Amino acid sequence: MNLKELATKLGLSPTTVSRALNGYPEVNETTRERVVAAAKRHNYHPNTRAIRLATGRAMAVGHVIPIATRHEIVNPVFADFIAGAGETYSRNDYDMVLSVVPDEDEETTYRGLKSKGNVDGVIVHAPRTHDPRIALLREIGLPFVVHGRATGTADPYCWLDVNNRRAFQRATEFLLDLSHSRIGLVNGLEFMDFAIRRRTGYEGALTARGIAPDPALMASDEMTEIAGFRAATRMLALPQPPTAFLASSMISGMGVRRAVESSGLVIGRDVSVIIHDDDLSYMKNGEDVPIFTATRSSVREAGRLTAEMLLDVIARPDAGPQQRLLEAELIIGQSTGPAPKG
Amino acid sequence: MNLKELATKLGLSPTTVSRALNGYPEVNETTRERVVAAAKRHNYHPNTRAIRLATGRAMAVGHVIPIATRHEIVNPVFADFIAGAGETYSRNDYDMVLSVVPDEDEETTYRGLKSKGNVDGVIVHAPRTHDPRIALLREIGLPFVVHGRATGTADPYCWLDVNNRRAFQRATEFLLDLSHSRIGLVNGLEFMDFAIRRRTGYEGALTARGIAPDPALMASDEMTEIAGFRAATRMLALPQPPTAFLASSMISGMGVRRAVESSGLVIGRDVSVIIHDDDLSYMKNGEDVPIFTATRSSVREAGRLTAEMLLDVIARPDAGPQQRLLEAELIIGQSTGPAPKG
DNA sequence: TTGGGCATCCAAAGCGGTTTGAAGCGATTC
DNA sequence: GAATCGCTTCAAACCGCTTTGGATGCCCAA
Repeated sequence: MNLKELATKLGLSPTTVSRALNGYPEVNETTRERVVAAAKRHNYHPNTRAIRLATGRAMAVGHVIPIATRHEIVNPVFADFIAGAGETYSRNDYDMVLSVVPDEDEETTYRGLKSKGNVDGVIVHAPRTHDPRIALLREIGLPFVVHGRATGTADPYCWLDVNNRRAFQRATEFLLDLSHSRIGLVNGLEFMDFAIRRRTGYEGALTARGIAPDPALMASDEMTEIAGFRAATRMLALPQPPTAFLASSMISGMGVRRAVESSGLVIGRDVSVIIHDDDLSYMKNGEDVPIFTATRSSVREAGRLTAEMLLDVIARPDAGPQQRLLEAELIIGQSTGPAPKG
Repeated sequence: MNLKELATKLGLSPTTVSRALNGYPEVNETTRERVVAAAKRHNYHPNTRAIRLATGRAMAVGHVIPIATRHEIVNPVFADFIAGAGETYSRNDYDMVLSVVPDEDEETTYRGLKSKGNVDGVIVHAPRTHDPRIALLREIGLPFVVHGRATGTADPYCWLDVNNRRAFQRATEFLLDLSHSRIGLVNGLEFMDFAIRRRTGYEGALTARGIAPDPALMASDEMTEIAGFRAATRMLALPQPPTAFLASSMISGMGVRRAVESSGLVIGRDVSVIIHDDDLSYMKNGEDVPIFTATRSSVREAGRLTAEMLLDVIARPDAGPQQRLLEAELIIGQSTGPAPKG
């Protein structure tokens, strides 16, 4: 059942039927009702491919996911972000197309997406400092929103980010207030922009209290359980081990916890741990009661909002770049306590 | 730059240019070279939207992801599967479109995908027993492949699955051979088909050795760290606690490990643990040396193969339903050992 | 009576490709 | 010399929708 058939059945022209269904004013209200009823009765759904060609819009948004080296993107945080963005897209009748490509094909993919007209815009994931994708997308004229920020990019661009610096600064201050002075930072890989900002926040809080950041207490690695475990184990073996940790994710935090516990120490008493909690829907921090003290910011909500921003940019291309900074909450759990005496 | 412009520039008809670029035989080889060169020179890429309308094919595959109750789908296993499938799609110039929809809209989504012509086929994730999606997709005539199987479906359909029953049977036998007789099963939710098959394998191995499965040693819950922890903690508190565990995922296994360790027991000596390892790219089981003994089967590879099967089904709709059963490897790690005496 | 304005509706021209049916043309065959 | 054939190429239809630029009929003011 297509438009022409439906029009014939109604004794109307395709034009009128199309207009009736799309809510244009120049059609009699009685006629419109007749058309709408017939469309429902015959289960008519306009062909997306034809709409796309006729309107010149793809009604789709792209997410390009590089694999190989930066496989970090295949992680639960990403999945939750996608879920959030996807909710926004379905609500707006947009398709979400995912391109999984080898790192070296990334530029080609973006250019292809634009010139072949597969999508109306893209979301840029996991920005690094001086991320070349931003200039590229601007050059080829493909609307985009960055999830995160890319330090070192001159011109303004659209982004939505969590205030990672502030979050880690507050978390550090919270520990300092509990009299911890040796605080380990188990950070993500520091070519990622957010990881740098987190370290900045951490260092800023320390120096503001007159404590010089100790390189031995800072680790930067993938945000996996094993990496968290190793970093924490290493730090706990120091002559002056930390009494508290900042972990960059729930998973890292689980590694830290394992390290602490297998040193025979008790979390929240001997060693405090604060994690950054992306509020993943499949891996909640505690169920009713928070277990980890955490800086919390829902990555799923970030996905929803980033997608909304992109759709807005697509709809109003001349409105100028938008930016939005979300604040993380500090959730007090059971993994922190006053620094042990001595 | 579109086809007509390119044709004009070459002094040829659009027909010939189209054929030259698509490798049709009825075009002079010299002409073809000229066309191909010009296309590259002018950076011509045929408009996907036009191709789709003209050919009647969407050149896209759908993945429908229900949220809300069955949020289990937003998990790292899913992300890795998607990554694998995505590799196949990009290699074949297909788009992967993800639809994230509330559970109750799932049927509507499938029907819409079909009638609006957004995709040429779909992959069905996380099948349950008597999964209604299979009948639905057959009814509406949308090609599909199921990742997993749905017990209770009468007619044959396309699927690709891991031999979960056999995997858990072998793992159980391995523990039995190590003289364990009380083995805890920390299973996923048992409305999921694979979870049932795993329990069947586990129970089968036990009864084959004359051991009656003990309901107190079987748990079924979400495959999270906390659920694994709770299940294992509960079982370890039994009058006759298990000396070994089977965990249905790496994450559950981490919960089991935490439970074991916080009971003051040592993994691999006091308590053995075997996990099912989906070989996630972001969360490897050990780096060089396996840590957990595991039944391993790469879900990413499953994604690749399932996608290939679907593309084949789309290309040859009359070839009849395909099925493929992958075997899991048994990886011997450091988390298993002989049952303690006594 | 005339004509402007308004409310409705429609024919036809796109959108940018693919594909069908036919035509041009030199070479081969009878 | 005419008919046939294979190799190339092309004009035009088509995919299913949107959108432009009328047309039609009716009402009302002049």
